[in-house]
Amino acid sequence: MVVFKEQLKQRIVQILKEKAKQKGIDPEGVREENLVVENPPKSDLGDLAIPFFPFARSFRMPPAALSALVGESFGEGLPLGVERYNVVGPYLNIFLKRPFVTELLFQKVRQEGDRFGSSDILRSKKIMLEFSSPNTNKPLHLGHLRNDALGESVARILRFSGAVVRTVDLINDRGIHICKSMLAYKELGGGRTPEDEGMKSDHFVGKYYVLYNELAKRDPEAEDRARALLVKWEEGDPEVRSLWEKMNRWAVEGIKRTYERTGIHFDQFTFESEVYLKGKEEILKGLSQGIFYREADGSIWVNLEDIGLDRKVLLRSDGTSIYVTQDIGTAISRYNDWPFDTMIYVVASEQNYHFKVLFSILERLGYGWAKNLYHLSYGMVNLPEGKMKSREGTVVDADDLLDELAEMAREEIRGKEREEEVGNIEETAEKIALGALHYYLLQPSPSKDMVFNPRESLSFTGNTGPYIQYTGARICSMMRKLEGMPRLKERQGEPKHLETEEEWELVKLLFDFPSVVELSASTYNPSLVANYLYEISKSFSRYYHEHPILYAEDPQVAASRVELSRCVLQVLRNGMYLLNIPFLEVM
RNA sequence: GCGCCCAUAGCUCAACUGGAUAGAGCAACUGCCUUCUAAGCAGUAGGUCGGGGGUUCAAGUCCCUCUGGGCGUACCA
Repeated sequence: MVVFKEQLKQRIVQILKEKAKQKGIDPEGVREENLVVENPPKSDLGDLAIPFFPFARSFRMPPAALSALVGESFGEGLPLGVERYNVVGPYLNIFLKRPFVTELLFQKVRQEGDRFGSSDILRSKKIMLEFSSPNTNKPLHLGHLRNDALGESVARILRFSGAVVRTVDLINDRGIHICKSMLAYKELGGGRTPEDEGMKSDHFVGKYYVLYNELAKRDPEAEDRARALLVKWEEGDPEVRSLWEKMNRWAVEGIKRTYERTGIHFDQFTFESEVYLKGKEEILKGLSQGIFYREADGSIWVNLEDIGLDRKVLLRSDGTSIYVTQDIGTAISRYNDWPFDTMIYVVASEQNYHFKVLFSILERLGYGWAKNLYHLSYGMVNLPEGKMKSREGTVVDADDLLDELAEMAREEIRGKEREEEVGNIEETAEKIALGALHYYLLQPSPSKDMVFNPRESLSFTGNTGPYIQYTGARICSMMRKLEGMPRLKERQGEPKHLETEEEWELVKLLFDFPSVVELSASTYNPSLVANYLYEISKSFSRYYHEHPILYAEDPQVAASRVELSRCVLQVLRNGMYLLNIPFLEVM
């Protein structure tokens, strides 16, 4: 639709300027940015609409009179694709040439195929995207799943829009939390391995984290022993290091298996243990330049009160670095390693303040690229009873959740007696589970907190991932039937045979796909694509129900409807890929 | 205390970034499987967009204020 909107805008602006001149008003007062082209609330009003309120004042006339005035001249040279128009009150409503627009859509989709919806708005932009960033003391949970879903989807959307994207996972493999798991394992593990217990290795490590918390409850000195382990780790104690390496390997292996299962991909893994010392030097440099200051106890601080933030410690009095210090170091070495145009951190909203501080410090240190850092903040995933708390055991484990969903999907397939058609039930159920999960996580706006209700949230009906998958599967099923109808299959579809309102609604929607992707790329917001795919699916389902496609009486109509269905199929495929929702040929 | 964010149907979420009568799903009720997959379609019911004020031709959307919630404000990460 963008093409038509642009042409329409220009034409209207041109007319407005002419009219202004005639009325002795400064034509420069007609600003193009004041002109909006919108979609009318009801399609019988038109396909596009222009409200004239914004110009009423400078023309000193009521908006309805102005729209009428513009309407007088508009007919003298209709812009591309416009069939007719009418003036309704303050609005100029536009009706497009349906066959023309439809033909354009058919051509574009045929030509671009898997690339339909892509663009080059971010051509050659180097974008680094950090997400997931798990700790190695326990397996991934639902919060990570939202992070991963967002990160992966944003990466795909950015690439689809022409960017060169590097996804990075910064694995937090160092610190007191790991030492806690290590301590419990040392004292209670008896040298057992994940294989011994038949456990996924990250769950095995997580078990000892839970055991530590139980231990710490009855043994107040456990904390001290964990801290002692950290000191030994810092000193490089060989025994502690080898235990640390072993448990980290288990944790990371397990976490990577979950990534594989959920279709999450990283170009680069960074381990905090390898980079955590890097920030220190920068702080000392900043100190000598007078950007930071030293307290009497030797700790080093930055004062950000002038920009409405607080004072912040950067190096402890014992000289060790803290969280933000490490992030300063990693940001700098990342930029040196791969000079990006934009760096996006996908991190939960609880760290909004942290990133404000981080970015300000980097700016203060004189790094010009600091203004290209962006915190993609997303809301928390809460349970109906409140926040997930690992101590209270209310954390929803990622693997368990997926297992549960896959089991639900299997039951669904069995319940519908579709085992034979589906064939590989395991694989299909897994894909349905992923579709349900990713759609569920991506459909709400990223910035908003969301509530996860284990019983109700992940159904497979209504506004869900499986509904979208189902729409795709039904079209695929039609296409398979088409294979057995050679005479229909040979026939070319023609836009002029698509005469129903439902078809026109679909054409318009499909035509919007590229601009939806563009908007989601520029706002880092996959939910736009998710909600769009739902719209498409809903629209198609209604159409499919109302009108026979393969069995339309007139074979020319049938062929045209097949062509339209193919476009829907393509957009579903492309959009689902962007959301990391598996496409299913059959379900 | 201070800072940031949020509040839309019983529940979970939308609303083209200020535009025409605020939309979906779930839950409830009613229809539709001898034609392309009923994980579907159609319908009924459900709203003073948290309250109040303001800006504007126009406010769920912007500003102020109050109420209620979340997060942060650590020499934790």
